Amino acid sequence: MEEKKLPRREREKLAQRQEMLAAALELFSKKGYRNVSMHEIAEKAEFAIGTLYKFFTNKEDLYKALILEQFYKFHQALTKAIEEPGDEIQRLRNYIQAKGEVFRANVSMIRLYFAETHGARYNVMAGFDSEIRERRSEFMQTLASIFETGMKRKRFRKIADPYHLAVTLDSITNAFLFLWLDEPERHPYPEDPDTILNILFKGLLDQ
Amino acid sequence: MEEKKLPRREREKLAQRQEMLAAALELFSKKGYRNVSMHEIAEKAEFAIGTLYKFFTNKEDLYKALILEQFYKFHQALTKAIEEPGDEIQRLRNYIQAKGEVFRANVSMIRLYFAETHGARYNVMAGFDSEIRERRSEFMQTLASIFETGMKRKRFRKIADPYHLAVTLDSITNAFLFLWLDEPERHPYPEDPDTILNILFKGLLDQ
Amino acid sequence: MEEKKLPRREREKLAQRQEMLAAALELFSKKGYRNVSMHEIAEKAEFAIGTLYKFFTNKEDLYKALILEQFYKFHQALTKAIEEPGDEIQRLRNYIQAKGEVFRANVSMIRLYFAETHGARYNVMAGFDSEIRERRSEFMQTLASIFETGMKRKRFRKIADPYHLAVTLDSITNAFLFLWLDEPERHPYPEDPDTILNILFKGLLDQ
Amino acid sequence: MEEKKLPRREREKLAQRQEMLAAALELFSKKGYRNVSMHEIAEKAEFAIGTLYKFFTNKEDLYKALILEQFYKFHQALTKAIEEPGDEIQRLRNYIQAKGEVFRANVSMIRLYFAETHGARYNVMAGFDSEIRERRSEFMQTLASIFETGMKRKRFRKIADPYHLAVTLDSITNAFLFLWLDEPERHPYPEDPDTILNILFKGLLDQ
DNA sequence: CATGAATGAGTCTTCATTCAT
DNA sequence: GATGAATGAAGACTCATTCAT
Repeated sequence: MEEKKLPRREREKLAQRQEMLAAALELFSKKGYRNVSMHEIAEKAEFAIGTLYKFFTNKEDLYKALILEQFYKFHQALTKAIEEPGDEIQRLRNYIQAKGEVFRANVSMIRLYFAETHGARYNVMAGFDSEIRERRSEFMQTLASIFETGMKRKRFRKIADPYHLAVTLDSITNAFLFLWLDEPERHPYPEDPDTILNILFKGLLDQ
Repeated sequence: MEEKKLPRREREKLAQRQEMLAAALELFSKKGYRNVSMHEIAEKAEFAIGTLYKFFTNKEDLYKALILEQFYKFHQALTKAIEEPGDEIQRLRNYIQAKGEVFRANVSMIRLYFAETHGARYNVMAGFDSEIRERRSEFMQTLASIFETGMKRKRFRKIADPYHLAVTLDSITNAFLFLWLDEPERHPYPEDPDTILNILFKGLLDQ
Repeated sequence: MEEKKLPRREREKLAQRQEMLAAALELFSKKGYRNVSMHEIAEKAEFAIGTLYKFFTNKEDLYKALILEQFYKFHQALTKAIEEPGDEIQRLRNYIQAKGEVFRANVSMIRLYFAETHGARYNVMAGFDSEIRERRSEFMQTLASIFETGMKRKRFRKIADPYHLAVTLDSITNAFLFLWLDEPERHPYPEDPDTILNILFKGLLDQ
Repeated sequence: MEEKKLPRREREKLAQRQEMLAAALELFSKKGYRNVSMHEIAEKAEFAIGTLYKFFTNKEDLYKALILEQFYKFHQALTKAIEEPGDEIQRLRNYIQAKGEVFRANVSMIRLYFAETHGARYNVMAGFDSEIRERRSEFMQTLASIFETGMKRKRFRKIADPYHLAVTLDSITNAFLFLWLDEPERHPYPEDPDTILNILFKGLLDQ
């Protein structure tokens, strides 16, 4: 709705920017930062190279803008899912489902996301690296707090450190996403979040 | 003992190769595939660039050799740990411990390992990518079989698909490794494997 | 007075043109032809780039217009000084003084002037180069004629070719200007023109 | 003689470097720093662009090396000429003659020399600019000292500040060089140094 | 008529790879 | 057999110029 109020020129600019970022996202995610040339991006976005540089001062800047934007969108969605009303269990279900939805809708983002959060972060400037780390850390804290509250309310047994549980849940969902990415047919991301949650909830051993 | 049988010439060659790979490993893991030049590797290994090319036909080939070798070593060690005599629980403990040991001894390998298994696999030729995937898949199967056998023997409750459990355990240990890598002081990789295993064993909810 | 007769529209145009040239002069003289961009000039002059191109067909054209205009102004002033009534000596004094005044009032012009008359004339199109050369040559002839007349009238001794003397006087004043430009405090351009003239007048050796 | 002792490899390297510098000199002097591309230089010198970069880390470095080397050679020759045994007059003659010889043998250097000493010094890094200025200033001092000594020994009349006289002589010789450069036929650089010196020696006015 | 967004040729520079010694 | 000098394709980025609005 706010967009409607923007002057036409501005709207066009924004649309162009989005096209550039979309082209960049697809290429970066498919081939990696260093294997994509600015010309390639410009061509895919159907702009002249100079135009690309009007929007982003350099390749790094473009990459950072892309990653930061995607991360923001992504964490936004997940945080919202977590903070939905409901008890702890429901929130975890929301998280798992939201994660599936977000990534299914942004498949090409997955590889980039993991490249930046788990992989080799030597591509790009130091400053933004720490920004990502921090944002991720914040989010993990939020996730941990669910486990913590759950334990306080005696809904969860104290089987492990809440932060560890958060990291665990995050990594399990990631693993499922990866399975799906590699072999979508054989390993669909579970429709039912409990497929994942049960692993944490039930316990392999009899108590 | 096998080495003793090799003619001196051969032994020397092998040693040279190892030095090259060691230099490459350190550089690749620190700076990423594209940010390391062949000259850099040659210099670090104290060989002429031409000599490097005598051993590896091109950069890609060198990288593939490095990764494959490391993966082999790595999976070798983990498979051995898993197949140690003992019940299923003990085997899982072995796995967790071995994984910690292997990576602690090859810190620089971690980033590369994850870059290749979880992250951006766009660096290098397609062929070898699938080779890695396959080897990893095989290993995951082995891990899954432990859970499966455990279930059959009624040692484990059937809370989830064994393959999913394998993937889960793998991803949790990876997550712990990452925590340790980022902040070794704050997040040491657990001495006691049960710190990790309990998450799978105990279950958050009362049964 | 002539300006008053021009229609308003024309007067405005001329004023705009002057602003553009002024901006260009400052930038070119500070950074050199190739290190100044048309955008820079447009911005400094507070016009759109397109408008700049309405006035000057291209960068070269702008540069030529600027140089030619400045040279015209400059030679105009010097010629006037030379042709002032008075004997030969007085005229030379006028020349030296006028040169100091003109350049003091157009400091940023000096570098450009010398770049074009003595330095590297590779910046711009051939045609205009010769135009400058010719104008300069003409002026030198005028200067030479003073020495020549002076000799005919027995006011000057015939110590050298009049044209050489003209070139000499020109180059000495230039040298003083350069000294001043580099270290204004230590090497002021002489108030008294005889500081310079005496070098020509007196002779190092006893006769 | 020393060169004969250099290992062949070294000699070749030096020769290559000289070829590169020669190509660069010719191009820079004809077209100016910014109007010459590294590819152009490489091509003229008949080397691959990469080879050029093995010898000079970047364009600026190449330019600086070129200028500094030429200046060194140039000032070397002039200083030697000045310090030759003989009285002050003879030394000035030597200077004028040497200057003519040096520049006649390095015609393409003249434009560059003046571009850097008198013209627009915005091309290249600050540091080396001051180095040139200093070297020039030193030389001017040496030249001035001849006039000073001459005055002390009563050989020269004290018609002006010695430093001013040095600057004057320098600028007159430059002017003659320029005349020659523009129209070699019409304005040859004087064979007889007294053509120039007389201007300083004799004095236009009767004493 | 002014504007400034868009263009793309051209520049510097890097680095994988080859091959003569 | 080892060496490392030489190569040149490819990539990031700039800026003069055009033209639709």
